[in-house]
Amino acid sequence: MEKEEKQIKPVPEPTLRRLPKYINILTKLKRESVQFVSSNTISEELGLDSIQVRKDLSLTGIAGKPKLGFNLDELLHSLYHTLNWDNINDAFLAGAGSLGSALLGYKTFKTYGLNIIAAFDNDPEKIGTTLNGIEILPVEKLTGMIQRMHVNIGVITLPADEAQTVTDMMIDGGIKAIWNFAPVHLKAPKDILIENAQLSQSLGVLTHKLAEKLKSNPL
Amino acid sequence: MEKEEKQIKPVPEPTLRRLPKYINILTKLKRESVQFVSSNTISEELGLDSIQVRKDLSLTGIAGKPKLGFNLDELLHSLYHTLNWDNINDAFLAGAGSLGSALLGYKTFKTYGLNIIAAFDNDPEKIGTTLNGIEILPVEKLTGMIQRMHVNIGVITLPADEAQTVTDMMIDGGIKAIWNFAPVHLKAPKDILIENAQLSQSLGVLTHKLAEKLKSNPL
DNA sequence: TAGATTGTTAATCGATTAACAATC
DNA sequence: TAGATTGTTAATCGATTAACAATC
Repeated sequence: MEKEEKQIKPVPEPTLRRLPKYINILTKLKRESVQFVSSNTISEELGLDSIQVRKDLSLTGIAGKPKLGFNLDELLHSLYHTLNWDNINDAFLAGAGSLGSALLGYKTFKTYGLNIIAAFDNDPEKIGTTLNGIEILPVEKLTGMIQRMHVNIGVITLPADEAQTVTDMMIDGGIKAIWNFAPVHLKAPKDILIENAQLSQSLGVLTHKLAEKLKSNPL
Repeated sequence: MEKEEKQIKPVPEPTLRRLPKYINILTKLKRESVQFVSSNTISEELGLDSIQVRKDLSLTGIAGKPKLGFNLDELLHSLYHTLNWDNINDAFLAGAGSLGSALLGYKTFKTYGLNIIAAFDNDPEKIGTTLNGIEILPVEKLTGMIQRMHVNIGVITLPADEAQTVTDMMIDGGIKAIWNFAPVHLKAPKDILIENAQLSQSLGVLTHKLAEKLKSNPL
């Protein structure tokens, strides 16, 4: 076991979900021209444990300086790199409804490594129009274009009953990863990466906890 | 320790996040007039472990029948009840941008126990208009209306730099829970429930895993 | 040097998974 | 009855937290 070869530990998913929070707060501190930041400062801002912050940060491969903390620029770079947000991944979006359109309007996605280069829909009214400079194309072209353009990420903002069909089309085209907003479980081969972003999951946690809270403390 | 008093175990958060998935698949089965369903059927449909499904379901307080499985209607009811989706919680939304507008258009939220009854914005162009029958009011009215109408849930779909101010206004009015889509950590007293629904968290998991995947298996 | 902060190793906690008894 | 499925108790696994040594 040589010291030389940097031991790469997998980054646990809970940690991955916290990294964007670190980026948020560090970006704010950067605007205030802060140069070094301690795990304690971060943990206080985010209501986390400072040990956890240190553990999370160490998983991105950065080293801090005792007594000083972490160099802000280095740290941000390390976080961006771990999330692969220092690369830009091209993506296709399927379903130009209201949520889809909202996502097409998000210019900040490029900061998050995501570049939606075209959208697909089957509504003739929408096809041919553009949103935020992104053209809306007929769904029939989806498979072929993924193939030709080697697009890796598909974003699904379709109604439940259309999501699986379009998923299959994406997979046929050779998509590698799907970001799914449709309220269904998508079936796909194991080697296709599926990340669900259903609002219902988060909402369920909220409504359940609220009910518990009101039960123990009515009014 | 009497057998009588139903022992109420807290429902772990990972379980809560799976419950909506069960509802999805069970609702589909109900449309197909299925009456009983086994934990195995559910686990196969969702790519989960059947033991986990049984454990999750038992936490909602339902009992299945050996050899038969779970009564579909009872099970759905039990799931809805655990999430408190058999009640309707009134909510105010702040920030009628594209994401906010998309949420205002979601009629299905009522199935998820959420009823957005008014929206707030500070854009004079938007104030006074309605979206999906929901009126957009000036932000100044937010605190007072939460107070008067005893609204428990606030939905925040504002830009990062406005989110904390409006959060404070909601808390002043007596809000109990906040569903936060803004890419910031909201500061609030411990007794205020905050559930974050930031897209960046989910996207970060996707982009990180995709990078790992491409590293080990380029093209 | 003393003190603050990092970073690692160990302990704890909680969720998942396994084993198996209970029941229709 | 035999077989399938539930449901509980125990084992495992992984993430969080604690303890403490290392270092500037």
